[in-house]
Amino acid sequence: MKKLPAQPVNGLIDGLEVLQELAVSRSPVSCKALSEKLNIELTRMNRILKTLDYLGIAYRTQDRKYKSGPGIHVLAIQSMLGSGLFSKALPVLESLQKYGHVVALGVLWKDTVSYLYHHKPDMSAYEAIASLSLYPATQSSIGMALLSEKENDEIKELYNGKIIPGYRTDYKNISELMDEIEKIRHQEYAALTKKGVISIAVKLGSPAYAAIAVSGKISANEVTEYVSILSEAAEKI
Amino acid sequence: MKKLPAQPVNGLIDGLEVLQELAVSRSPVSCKALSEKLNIELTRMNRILKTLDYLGIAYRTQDRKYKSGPGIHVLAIQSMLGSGLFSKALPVLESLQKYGHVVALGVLWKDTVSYLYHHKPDMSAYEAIASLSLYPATQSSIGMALLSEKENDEIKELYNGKIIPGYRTDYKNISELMDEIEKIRHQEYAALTKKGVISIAVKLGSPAYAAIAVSGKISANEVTEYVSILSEAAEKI
DNA sequence: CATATAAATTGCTATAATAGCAATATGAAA
DNA sequence: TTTCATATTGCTATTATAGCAATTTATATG
Repeated sequence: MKKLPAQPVNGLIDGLEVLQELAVSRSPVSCKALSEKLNIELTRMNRILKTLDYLGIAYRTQDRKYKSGPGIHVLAIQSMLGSGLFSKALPVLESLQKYGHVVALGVLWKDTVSYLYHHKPDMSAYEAIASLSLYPATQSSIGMALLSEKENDEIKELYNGKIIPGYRTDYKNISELMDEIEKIRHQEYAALTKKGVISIAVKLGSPAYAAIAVSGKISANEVTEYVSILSEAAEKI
Repeated sequence: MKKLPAQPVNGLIDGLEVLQELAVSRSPVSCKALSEKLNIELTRMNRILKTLDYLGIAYRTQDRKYKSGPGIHVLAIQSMLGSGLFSKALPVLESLQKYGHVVALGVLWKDTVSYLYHHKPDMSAYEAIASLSLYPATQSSIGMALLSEKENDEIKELYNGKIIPGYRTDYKNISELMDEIEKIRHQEYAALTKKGVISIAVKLGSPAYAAIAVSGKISANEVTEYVSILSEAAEKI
């Protein structure tokens, strides 16, 4: 369980929250709107935004609204280059396409999976990468594989009092989820079935920082085979 | 010229500097090493790192070193989804490949260009995207096109007392650069020639937030034609 | 062009956060 | 187990900042 330092850097916490809000906004947002949405007092919001603008991480438009700036793209690129995850994984993921199923790579973020790559059969390479998206973790084999790496307490806290997508909606939802997590830990891969489509995921790295998956009309007795294929692929990344 | 607010958020400024340093590091870095490299007092560095780790933006390894965490990828994806730049631009850039030259899209960051896309002929789609990189702005047509959008004072300050890649190395380097900038402003496109290769770039948006370029063995009398092609492409993004 | 209005931004100061030193805790190596 | 290096905390004097009110900025309207 991650803990804050004795003296957290509060400006950084709030600033990154604002930055994330800018990142998900489809159009520029005003200082006032952000202040209300994030429940941060107006003056403080103004200071955060102008600081981000000064750094080039945000961009202040002519009509005094803010959107994400070039700095965030640079940071994104630098992080991908630095981690080497993308460049190492792409050729390996490409080689998995020959099985004719969906191929994906993703990371876990809170209760969502963030797909860095999601390729459907007959999709162009650009589309696979440009189809960057977020998805509920509990409805994704990648999400479930990565959730299984967390401490039970962490998982319970993450979903406490919330609706868990794909799970029962009463008070027993968490124990239902934990049963599935235990199963995944035992198997060392995650498999999800939905409408005749099976999705299988294995983790990358130890401790895992991402996961890769194959999904499609896979028969039950092919699962073990694909687990093996994915595990080999994971070794190469 | 961007100005800081009356009360800058200093924790945010320092925290993002640390984050960028993590992003460019190829391997996990210790608190002490970062403290020395960025000249931030050790205690403060520890607090920034643990705050970033808590947020999931950084990741603390078993041996107490830090690297970028899943949150940064998510932020990257969200910013690209939010801006729509990548998904809108990819099909257009793909259509430019038929001319058989290098096709690129980039943003300006300080004195570098950050390529979001850089496709050489006969390169696979994955390689074009996975070849994310940074390059000196003054040696890139994209960089020069975007620099020309800045105020003269800003450009002069950016390069004051520095070696300007591709320009003379004496005190007249800035005036040489400014002459080129004036020319680009007048033409409304940037063209650079190096070893028989011409690179042409036009800006995206107004004010410009990115630029696209074509480069290769282009004859001087084809330049106008490619400027026109690029400008049309820019209109579609 | 002048006026009104809404939003952004600053100045001020009481309050809260934090810088950094020294002490303590943690983890790896011998 | 001990040693050593690094990470982290507790403490408090110092500095930053929260937020209110005043001021500035920008846009719309007449």
